[in-house]
Amino acid sequence: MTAVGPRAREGGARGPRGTAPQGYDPHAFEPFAVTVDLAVFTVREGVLHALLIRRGQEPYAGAWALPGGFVLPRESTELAARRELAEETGLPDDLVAGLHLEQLRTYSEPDRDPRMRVVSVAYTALVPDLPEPHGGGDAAHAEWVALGGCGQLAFDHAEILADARERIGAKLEYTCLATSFCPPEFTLGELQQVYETVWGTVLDRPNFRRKVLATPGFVEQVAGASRLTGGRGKPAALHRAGPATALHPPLLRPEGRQT
Amino acid sequence: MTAVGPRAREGGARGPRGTAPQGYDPHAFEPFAVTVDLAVFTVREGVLHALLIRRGQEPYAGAWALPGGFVLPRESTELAARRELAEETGLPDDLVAGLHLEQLRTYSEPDRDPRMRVVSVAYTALVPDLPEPHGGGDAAHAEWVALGGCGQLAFDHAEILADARERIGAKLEYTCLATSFCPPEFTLGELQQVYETVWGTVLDRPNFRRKVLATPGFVEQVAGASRLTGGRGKPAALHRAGPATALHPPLLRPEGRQT
DNA sequence: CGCCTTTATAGTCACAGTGACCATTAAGGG
DNA sequence: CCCTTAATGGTCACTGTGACTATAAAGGCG
Repeated sequence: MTAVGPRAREGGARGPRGTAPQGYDPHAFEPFAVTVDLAVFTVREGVLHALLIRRGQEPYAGAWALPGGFVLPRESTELAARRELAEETGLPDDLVAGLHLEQLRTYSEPDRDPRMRVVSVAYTALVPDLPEPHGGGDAAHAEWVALGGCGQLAFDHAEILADARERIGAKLEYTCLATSFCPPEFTLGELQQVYETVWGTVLDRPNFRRKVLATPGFVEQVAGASRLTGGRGKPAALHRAGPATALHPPLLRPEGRQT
Repeated sequence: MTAVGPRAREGGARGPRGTAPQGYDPHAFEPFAVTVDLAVFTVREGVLHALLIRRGQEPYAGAWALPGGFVLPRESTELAARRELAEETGLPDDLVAGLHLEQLRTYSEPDRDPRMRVVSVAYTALVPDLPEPHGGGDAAHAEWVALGGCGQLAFDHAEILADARERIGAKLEYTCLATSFCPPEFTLGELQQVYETVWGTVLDRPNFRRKVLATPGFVEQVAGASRLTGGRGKPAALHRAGPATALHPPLLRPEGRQT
């Protein structure tokens, strides 16, 4: 048994799982604020963009920040993330409602917010390229910002964004998540560009095709439909996302290929 | 813009990132308790065990629960996890200090603790098979419990434990983490048993050998050392963990092999 | 002692998946 | 009509892996 913080359970803030039989006072200990932060990505013209909000006040006034906010007393963090996304960004309601939100991780460094103790649960989401987000409301000052072109981010949001990007890249390897970046109907070339953009690599087109089509349930061809890509060339067949969610075997990044 | 909770930022609890210029009162909103929970695993006699604590009081008195506790005002969650692990379990100090703690995810359902709002950040760790943990202190009533043999767990800890196990299984596929389950020097047979136990499958021994030895930096042979396994048979060469952390290409579970 | 069992270690072989290519098809533009 | 462009279709060699066989080195036992 170590002596690290041996009295932690014996102060005024007797915890829910403490060993003492008496009750406890929820207001007796210093409060933690619990927030959510959202790293929402899209692929736009071959560049990965994140949905960011320009801060209007100190600290970090003028800097970009991730959308997010406080978790309400009766909300789960995922619900809070969805609510904040709808409130703070102009993303269409139906898109927000059906969005796949993935919990990234929780950031809890004591001084990550200079004003008070804030523990933040970060979520990641992928959306197809859309018209500008700030559709309606007053608070909708969110914009798509190209990664790398966003200067210094507020708080530890640069770290969150970097972690989110890494996670996305890894997820593309072994899940069908890439289709989330695409509109309902897309060409295989567009799907390939998602991979190339997120990974920052170039893929061989025939091999990519072969791999995607060989994975059952990844994409389904839309019968008879085709579309010209870039104005010239043979029209590409249109596909939609299939029912599969996992990729077996995985589609590994070229970098991950060292032997 | 949706109407979901549009007044969330305009109540008495003005948040750190709210748009209004005035300050805010940290005590004005209902407090959240932030805790950590630990899912610590070991492999013992071919069975996966978790380090659990028998609850002495309501709710869930008498049930097993994950070790864990409150995050202190100036602690990160990872530090809190390490401190709680040292306090609540009898694990040796040096082991706790050097342990690789991985953040699993955060559990935030409003009613996951019937007494108050508790948001809990779960961590996972792997340790080699050790003598019984409750070495010293008073609060050290932790025990290794075989998975499946622990009845109903307190709170949502069964869900956390299941998530942790799934994460561990996935991590074995593409990281060198399995050596964390082994003592400093181990045989390849012991390493293989780690995989078999966590995955619940049987692996072909020569193929497993080939794969592990072909991955540079996964294990290093201890020159000249060998040990008998189980009393009979040819003594096995001893190995120790190498400097590598990732497995390229991954060592996939037999189930993940569908094509 | 020789022979069994047991466990580790070495090697073989066929096949699936993939990277690197090359070829063909179908569109628009001069 | 021929160029370019992009999608699509196919080949080929190599790597990694699953299944399997063979050998080596220990203890147990008659």
